[in-house]
This record gives sequence, C-alpha cells and structure tokens, in this order.
Amino acid sequence: MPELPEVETIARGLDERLRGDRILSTWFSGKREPFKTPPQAMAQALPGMRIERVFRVGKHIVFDLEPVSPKRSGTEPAAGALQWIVHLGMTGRLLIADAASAVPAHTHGILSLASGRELRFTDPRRFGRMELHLPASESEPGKARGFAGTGREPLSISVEEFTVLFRGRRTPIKAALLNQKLLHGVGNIYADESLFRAGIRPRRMAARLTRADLANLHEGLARVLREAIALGGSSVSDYVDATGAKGFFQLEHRVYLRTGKPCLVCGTPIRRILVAGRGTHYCPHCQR
DNA sequence: AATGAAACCTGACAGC
DNA sequence: TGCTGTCAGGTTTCAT
Repeated sequence: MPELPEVETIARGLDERLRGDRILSTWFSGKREPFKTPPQAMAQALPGMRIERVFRVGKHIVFDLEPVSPKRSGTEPAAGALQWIVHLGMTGRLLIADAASAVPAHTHGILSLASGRELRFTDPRRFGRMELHLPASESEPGKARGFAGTGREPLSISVEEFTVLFRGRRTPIKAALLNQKLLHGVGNIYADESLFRAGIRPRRMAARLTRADLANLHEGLARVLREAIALGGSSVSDYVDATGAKGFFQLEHRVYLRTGKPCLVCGTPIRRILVAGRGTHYCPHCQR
C-alpha cells in the first residue's frame, strides 16, 4: 500500500511511540506468505528485546533492537543486537493497540509490549513481509552492519549519481523509477507525479533522456516526496499512519487517478495508459 | 544482462 | 441481491 512518504510517516509515528518499549512475547499466524524469516525464528529472537529506534529504508520499516541488558563494548552495537524489518506490501499495516482491544481480521503478527500495548501487523492481501536482519559477522569488519535496502535513497542521492543510474537503460523511465534496485522507495503514485512535475512522458526510454530531463526529474522527485512527507502521505483508499491518522497529499495529486479530468496546468484531459504493467497517468500536453 | 508478463492474494466498486 | 469484471499504493519468478 505505501510508498516512501507513507512508510516514512508510519516509521516516525512508531519511533515516537515505541522507542524504549520492550517486547515481552510474540504471536505469528501460520500463513506462509508474510514471512521471509520463519516465524519460529522470530518468536525465538524477539522476546526480551528493547526497541531502540524505528526508521525507514526505502519502503522497509526497520526496528533497531537490543537485548535488555546488553554487554557494551565501546561504540560497537550491543552484543546480540539485531533488526526486525517489515515491508507493508500493498495492504499491510502496523498498528499500536491496547492489548485488550479486538484483534482485526488478517492479523499475521503481534508483539506484546511491556507497556501493555501490542504492535499488530495486519495485511489482507498478504504481499507484505517480515524478516530478521542480523549484524554482519566479526570476520567482515568492513561490511555495513545495518539493513541497507535494495537501492539508493531518492532523497539523498546527488544529481550526478542519479544520472548515472539511468545511463544506458533501454526501458521506459517509469519502469526504471519503479525498479527498487536503482532507487528504492518510489512506487506508482510518486513515479507518475514526479514525471509530471519534470514534464517527461512515462514511456520515454531512460537512456534517451537528456541531462536536463534527468536534472528536472531528480528535482521533481525529491520535491514531491518531501511535500508528501510534510502532509503525512497520500490516503488513496484506506491508508492510515501508526496513529490511525490519514494523510493529505492525495489532495495534491496532479495526474495520479485523475484520468479524463483536466490537467491543472493546461486543461488537457489526463490520459491513462499501461506501462510496466501498472496504471500510468500523464498529461499529453505538459509531458513530452 | 535485462525486460515484460504473469503470479501471488483479497477487497472494493461499477455495471448489469 | 448477487454475479462478473476491473482495479488496487508491490515484489518475485519465469519466459523471452
């Protein structure tokens, strides 16, 4: 369901409310789909851990966990530290609830916390995933210890590095934007919205974009993501953040789901086509 | 190597 | 009311 701005909003809300709380016990459904790490392994590793921090990497939500009584060694991560990673897929939700409240349908994971609350993972469509990320072994001291995601961060990559990502790619620019091994975090809404802001047609070959096109796209993408984060993300159907609040960026969409409606810049009806198997919205006049 | 289509799931909604 | 078809914010896998 969520893309970078929605995941960022959820992660911030979870960090604010869960930091310092402790996992007492867990429950995981028997369904196979939502687990990259077997539920038995998570049920064994998570109890007794304290939540140090919650943050976003690409479309992943990362929980930094440490044993409650860690053996510290200088500035190194505490012995036994690990990360719990959640990807929400299309319909996944992470909600904080009172332990006494009714458990919603399609709940696949529950962490019971020392505060008396529960962190619940629900996902009707089961495209979401949970996994454990263990720190790199001592034998690889140079390796990054934390979960790094699959690609580069759209909000911190330089325009030079951004340009290099798309060099020689004989694929529509929209497909390249959705490729999480290049940039991670961009999904269907923000691909369409950033291409509109950059004035680029979604089917243009990535390799044939000019430096100016790519500079516009780099800028347009960062701007649309920042604005969306500031408004708490886009609530297109039933998206809500960790506190149950809706976002407001859907009111700022200029092309996404506006098929047939007049372009807000030139009045030309917005067109819908299929690119990389995804519904794609653009203005045939403003985007070339 | 890289690209596109299909598959994985369920729910909401429009039209008949 | 109920059936059918379409669509959905994502990723992986399998043919080309």
